Amino acid sequence: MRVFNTLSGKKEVFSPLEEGKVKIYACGVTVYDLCHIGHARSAIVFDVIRRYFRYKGFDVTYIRNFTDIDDKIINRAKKEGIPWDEVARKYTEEYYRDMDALGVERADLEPRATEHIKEIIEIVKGLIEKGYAYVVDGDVYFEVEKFKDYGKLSKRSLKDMMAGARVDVDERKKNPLDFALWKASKEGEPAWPSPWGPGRPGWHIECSAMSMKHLGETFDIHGGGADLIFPHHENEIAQSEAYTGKPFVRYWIHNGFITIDREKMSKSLGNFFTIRDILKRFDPEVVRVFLLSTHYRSPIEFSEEQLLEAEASVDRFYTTLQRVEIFKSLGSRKERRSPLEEPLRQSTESLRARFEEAMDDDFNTALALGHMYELLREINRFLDSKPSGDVALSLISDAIRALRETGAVLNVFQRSPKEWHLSLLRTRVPNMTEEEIQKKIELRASARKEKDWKRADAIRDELKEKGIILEDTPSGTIWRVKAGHGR
RNA sequence: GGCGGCGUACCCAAGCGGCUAAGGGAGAGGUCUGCAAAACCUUUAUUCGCCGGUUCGAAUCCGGCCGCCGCCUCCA
Repeated sequence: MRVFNTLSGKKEVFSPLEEGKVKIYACGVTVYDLCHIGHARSAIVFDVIRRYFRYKGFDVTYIRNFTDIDDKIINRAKKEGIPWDEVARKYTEEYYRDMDALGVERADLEPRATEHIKEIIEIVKGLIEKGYAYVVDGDVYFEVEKFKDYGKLSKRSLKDMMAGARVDVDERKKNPLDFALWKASKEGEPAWPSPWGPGRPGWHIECSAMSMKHLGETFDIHGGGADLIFPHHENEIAQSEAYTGKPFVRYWIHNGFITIDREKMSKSLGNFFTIRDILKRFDPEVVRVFLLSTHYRSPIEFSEEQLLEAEASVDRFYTTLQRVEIFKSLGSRKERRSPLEEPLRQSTESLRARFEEAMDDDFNTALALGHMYELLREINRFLDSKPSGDVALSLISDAIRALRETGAVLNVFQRSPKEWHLSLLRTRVPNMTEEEIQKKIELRASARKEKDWKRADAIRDELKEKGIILEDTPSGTIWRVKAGHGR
């Protein structure tokens, strides 16, 4: 496996610290508001990375934290007039609601900053003792100039950063880039006792404390959005390595941003879409496929158009699956061999290898999906050649199994066509039930029996108006919800 | 200003020195069908922002230019 390591700036062969095991820490979210699609991207990217390591047979420990104490949470609490911990609790719940819907698996451990105050204080104490940190009025700062390698992740020297520094000049700090390990609390703010007076942890220290506690002083992979490279991850390295004297993380993985009109989606620009809103209009699987259709390090332009394309892709899978189900329901019949057996057999057999080759190369999910669509076409071609019998049945079953297994790594293509179409029906055509559609289909069937094409077509057109497509197949008429651009 | 990235067909997108430049969407034509839909087939890049260079050979490596974006402050 090759993984792009932000630290070295290139793809490296991945070899874990401990044979057969991978320890991953991904930065989660600060729970002060609903998550937007950018948060979804990060969560899904690392969800897939974790699933892929597991697929490859690694024993994976995956940790994703919650920042549950921070200025933004305190501000939000003031705004909403509720206690700060209530804000954290509420948005943690909302986070789970969104991520569960998107098929993001829970991490093995989901630690919270406030549960690790003891460990944080321990590290801060150690850093002061070792001369890397200093106390000012109850605050504790990390002294960046004491750490020789400061800037090695973001590839900047202290001098470079000073030149373009836009940081607030705080006269109490020895260097404007010194960052807070511990912040003294103001009156009425949440506070924990510490050797430096009541206060709360700085933002960066929690990740060092939690990752090292649960994964050890050196672990394999640490990740998050590319905007965390500086200062967050740079600071984590500084404080962790200064404290332990050991390398902190072996591979740093960062995902790219989501853009709107080619600009980074962010809270401050106000150009963001919440996961909640998107899921009102698109199936979660569509969002996953949309996000995985581009390499994780590239920017993705978010648009309705793009989601519709992803929807068409997902629909293509389930439409084919539906064909397969119909084929199977016709039962085992007279053996009729197809000249396309061999191409299908080969595509099926090579899918796993091609999938792994793509994923082994820095988690190329876009290429992996491309291979899956190729097999999908092979299945359709085979079905078009009108085969029947046991050989055909087993070839098709093998092909579908291969798609299901590789799909499981991306956590897509795991439902039945019926579930997919019912899900679309609920969100797209809420005023129509499956029973009503079935009734129309029966009406049309009797019209067709009498060769009353006009009446039959009128019924079909009526449903089409509402976004429901009827298809006449060998085993009767089936319905689908119009997906993609045509919808 | 410093550092980093990107520019591949109508749109999205893979491609990391050499097989016909994946795949999806959209459009056009065809096969199938009562008609459709779906599916399949054909078609839309002799060419990868532009200009040079290295090489037997470059979308892929190097240099310059143009355009876009990100980080340097909280941010996934």
